[in-house]
Amino acid sequence: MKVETAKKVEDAAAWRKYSENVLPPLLQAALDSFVEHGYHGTTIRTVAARAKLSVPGLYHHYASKQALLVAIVQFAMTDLLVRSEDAVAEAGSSVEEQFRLLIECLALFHAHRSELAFIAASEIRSLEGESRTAHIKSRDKQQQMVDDIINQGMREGVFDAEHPKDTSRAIVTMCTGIAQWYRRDGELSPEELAVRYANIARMTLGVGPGSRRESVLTAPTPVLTDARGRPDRG
Amino acid sequence: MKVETAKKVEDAAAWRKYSENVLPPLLQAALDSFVEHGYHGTTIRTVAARAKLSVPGLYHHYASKQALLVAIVQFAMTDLLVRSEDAVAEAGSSVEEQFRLLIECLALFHAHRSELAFIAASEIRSLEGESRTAHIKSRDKQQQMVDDIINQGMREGVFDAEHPKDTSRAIVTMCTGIAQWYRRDGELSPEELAVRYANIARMTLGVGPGSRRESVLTAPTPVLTDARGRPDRG
DNA sequence: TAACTCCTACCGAGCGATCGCTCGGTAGGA
DNA sequence: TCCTACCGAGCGATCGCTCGGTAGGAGTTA
Repeated sequence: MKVETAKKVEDAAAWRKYSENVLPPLLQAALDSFVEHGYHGTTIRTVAARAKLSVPGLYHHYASKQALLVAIVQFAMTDLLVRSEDAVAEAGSSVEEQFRLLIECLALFHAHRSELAFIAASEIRSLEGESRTAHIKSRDKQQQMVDDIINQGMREGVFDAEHPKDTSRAIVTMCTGIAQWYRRDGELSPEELAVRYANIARMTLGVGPGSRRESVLTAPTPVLTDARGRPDRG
Repeated sequence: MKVETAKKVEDAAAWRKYSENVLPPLLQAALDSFVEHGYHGTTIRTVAARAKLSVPGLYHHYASKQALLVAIVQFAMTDLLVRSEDAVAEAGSSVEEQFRLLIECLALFHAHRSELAFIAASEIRSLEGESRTAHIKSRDKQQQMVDDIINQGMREGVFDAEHPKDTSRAIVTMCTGIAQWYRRDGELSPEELAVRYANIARMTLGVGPGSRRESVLTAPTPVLTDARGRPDRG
């Protein structure tokens, strides 16, 4: 019972924790190359060299260049969806809180995992066959989560928007857009940015930054963790 | 004098007018290919075939594949900047109106010229040398225009934002993001979308959709024009 | 314990296809 | 005689990918 409670508390905050080097070295090399030159602009030789492997050495691990992209994109979409569901679950039954945490989660992901999110968004057209279909489905599901919460908030009279569907898209777009410009060496930490974006998003729904502005995220909670998931600062 | 006034009135609304087929056929073929497969995913043979030209025929008009991209991107950034300046100029001295028209202009451009805007944003990394530098400079200038108006509005007490800089970036991102998802066959016309986005943007600055919601854009002003710049409907 | 058989984890060399681009033309109007 | 507007053929480079290996560790047998 005691253990279960502890576990539950830990799990509840799992969506906020981002460890570094989550990708195997070879996928990380591919990701870095894709970010720099795009999928078609990247050669298999570049990726292999970056991973300190020969070309056949690379093909021992992945069947094709396409397989590298698929693995990266699938990792990204699964990670985001799991985190999003955790965030909404943590919020309980309050739509306002569900919305706030979901937007924080979205912003947090696109700042912490900006390279991953950038490729997942920009290289959809380079995905072949059903990988592309599956990816688009995930994107739509992500958008739908925000739509649903906003619609629920509208019904409850908590939110006020002239065009909820457009507002929802605008909010999701501004969050996913973070991946395009966010730099780790910039002024804002992902956590600070996420709180600000959640507040901006709330404004579009007629809810001021108002109550509970001091989110748990701004408290001294350790957020960055090492490869084993343990805090490495804070 | 009379002529000059008429010209001035016409010019003042020029930023709202979008004619089709603004690009020479060859550049349009290149743009369509870049949108479908990306710059590196596009072969010069594909572009040539699309333009009903042989490969040497293509090279008669443009020196290289890179030159095609540069021409497209330069056209896009010049068009947007000129329109933005016209929009702000039309607004007169009211920051609130300057902001509203600038956001409408931004949204309008990214909906009407979504392919152009999409490539200009996503293929920056494929630009070589000073073309890339020049393009980034233009992007920054565009962002700066919004920053400046928001800052002015803050000083005048018209706008209220906790973090004006972040709000500004969020607004610009959500507008440029239109190019990623907008479809001409969707539910909203570019003009309807632009009005909605301007209102959403105003909300983030603590200004309700409020006054003057019926913008000139929703009035029966003809907006689409033919290749010669004349209205073709309305 | 030495020899043998697997297995994983690679690599040097290179294949066929395709890439961006060019050479040396032609056709037709001024 | 130019010039513009093209094109068939093809060059050298590079692409994604593969062939036929080797190195070394684990497990099995004599």
